[in-house]
Amino acid sequence: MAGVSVPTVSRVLSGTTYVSDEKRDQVLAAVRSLGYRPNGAARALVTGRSSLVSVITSNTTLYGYASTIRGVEQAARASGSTVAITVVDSDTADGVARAVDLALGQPVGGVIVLDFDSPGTRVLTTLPSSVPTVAVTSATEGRAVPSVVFDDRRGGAEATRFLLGLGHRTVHHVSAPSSGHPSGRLVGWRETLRAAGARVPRVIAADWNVESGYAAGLELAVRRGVTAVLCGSDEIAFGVVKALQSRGVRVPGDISVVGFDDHPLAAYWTPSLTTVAVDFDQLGREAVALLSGAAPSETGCDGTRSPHLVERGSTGPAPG
Amino acid sequence: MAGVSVPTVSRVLSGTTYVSDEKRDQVLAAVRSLGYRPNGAARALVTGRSSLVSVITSNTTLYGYASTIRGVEQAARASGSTVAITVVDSDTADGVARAVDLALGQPVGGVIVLDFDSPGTRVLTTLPSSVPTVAVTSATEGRAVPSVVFDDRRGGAEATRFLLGLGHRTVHHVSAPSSGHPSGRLVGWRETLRAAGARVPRVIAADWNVESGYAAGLELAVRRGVTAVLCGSDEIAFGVVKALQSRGVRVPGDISVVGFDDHPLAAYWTPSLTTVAVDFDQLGREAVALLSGAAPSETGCDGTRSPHLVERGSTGPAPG
DNA sequence: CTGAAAGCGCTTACAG
DNA sequence: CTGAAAGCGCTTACAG
Repeated sequence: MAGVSVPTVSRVLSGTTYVSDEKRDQVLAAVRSLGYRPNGAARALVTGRSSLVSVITSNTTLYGYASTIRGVEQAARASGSTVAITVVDSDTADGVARAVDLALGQPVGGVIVLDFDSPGTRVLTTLPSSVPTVAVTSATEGRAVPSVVFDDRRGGAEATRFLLGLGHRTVHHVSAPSSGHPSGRLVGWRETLRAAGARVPRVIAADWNVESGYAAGLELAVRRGVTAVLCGSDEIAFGVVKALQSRGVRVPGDISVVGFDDHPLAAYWTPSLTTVAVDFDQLGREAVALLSGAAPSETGCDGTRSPHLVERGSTGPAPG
Repeated sequence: MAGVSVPTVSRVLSGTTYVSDEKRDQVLAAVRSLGYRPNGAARALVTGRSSLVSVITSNTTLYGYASTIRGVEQAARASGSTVAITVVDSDTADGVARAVDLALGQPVGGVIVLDFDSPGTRVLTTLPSSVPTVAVTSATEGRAVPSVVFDDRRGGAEATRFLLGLGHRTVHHVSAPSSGHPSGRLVGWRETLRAAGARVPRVIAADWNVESGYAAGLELAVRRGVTAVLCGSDEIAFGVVKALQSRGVRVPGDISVVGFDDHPLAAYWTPSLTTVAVDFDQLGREAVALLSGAAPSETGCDGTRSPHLVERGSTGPAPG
């Protein structure tokens, strides 16, 4: 329709080579009137590259996961890439292999693994080294692939120090799932208690959701000597607070509660929730930058990656 | 490595034609030891089909959107498809065109548009008819593409009737964004008030987020004669409740509040939130089924798609 | 600046 | 049951 050869159309569209203004205009006119769109599969096949970035994650709706995915999407969009989502719903060898197969069944240019829990960790070991991979993780050691790291341990330590500073004799912990070994949140909490010579209470393990936080809260309500609780996520903290209140325990009058993540509803909870803020969007954006070859140090100063405490209404001085 | 021709490998892997057990085993062994994975781009190019389903949406983190996407992902995974996410961040012609370009830049087998707001609606009119498309929407009219429809109007009506039944003289409404015209939630509310001969108060328009619900709540706190409020989403309702409480208004003692969606935190709010539950996961799953050719009627009975009222603690009899 | 040729890695008739 | 051949729609040297 434009009266030119196929390669010329390719050159106009890619902008790699100069094409005479006349032919270029003809091509563009034809492209418009035909509604022509290059075939992505053919392009991926011949170039060997793909602008599809696949995110492998165990969950897409919880706050931390969803925010990170949003950050990935934003950065990918800005660079002309599309993002695919593959969910690993179990950490069995079979479930992990299925997820990897599904993700790599598409022509992907790179993979971002949300290594927030054990399925994520196992995906990392299963992925062939031939595909460019970046992990988003709080694990500071044993990383085989380029990673965007956020310092959960420091966040856990900061929150614990804050509570001890309020006069609490010790701090209890309701832990979120983690990637294999104890989470950084837990480690930072434990180290800080030990350094302060405080007793380290038994950890209550919870899932990511409110329900399991509520169950943990019921348990805490009957434990003796609980005056401060650090939770592994805000969703867990919401459940803990609600459960305590349902048992007549005042927050923060009787027990102070700190969350983790800075969920959008944290400031609107009753009482508003003191929490450790993590900039998940930023983590997602950095993961994309890393995948496109930026050196880790260029992608943002460490400051933005460090979780930091946001003090609100759910914490106060130790009672009595 | 297996000593067979390329087509034979193809046949073994696709399972379309019978291959002798001997050669099949050789091929499988070679596939395993080589870690061979078919090239998705080449496959898509030659077959003209693709197992990539693209979801176009204006948001990925708000509850309704995130849940629908999760439903899409689950159903896609079950059928061996992968899902890509493309975000439209504005409803300008340019923003919409960019999103469509991005989505169709990949070899997609089909597109699912979350037509929950005006960007979604505009995407539907921009998408070329050549690509298989399904919309998820609450709009019951003017649909040009196969759609999964949920009856927002009925949900709005049910909630309004419920509040009137509690003795409230009228019900105020804080609306969420909608796809172009008044949302079904709003229409159902208005129709029900009219049918009951109740006054129809001026609508307060809000965004999807808590902050804007909070602002609406502050406004409602100073309006006269407000005893019941229906909100366009739970996130909005959370903000409304919090704002009312911050002004010393008791919920539900002074004002009853109803949300929409049944957010996972609704039951844990203080007071727990009465809301209209929508099964978004199911909508997502049905969208995938529709895309793969199921007739709309086969994909699930209408019952599951109808929003229904969940009564909790934020509603009570009209005061006085 | 532009066209003819080759080739990316598969699948699908077509023979045998 | 299996191989040789053709072709999907592009991009990239290679000539001119």
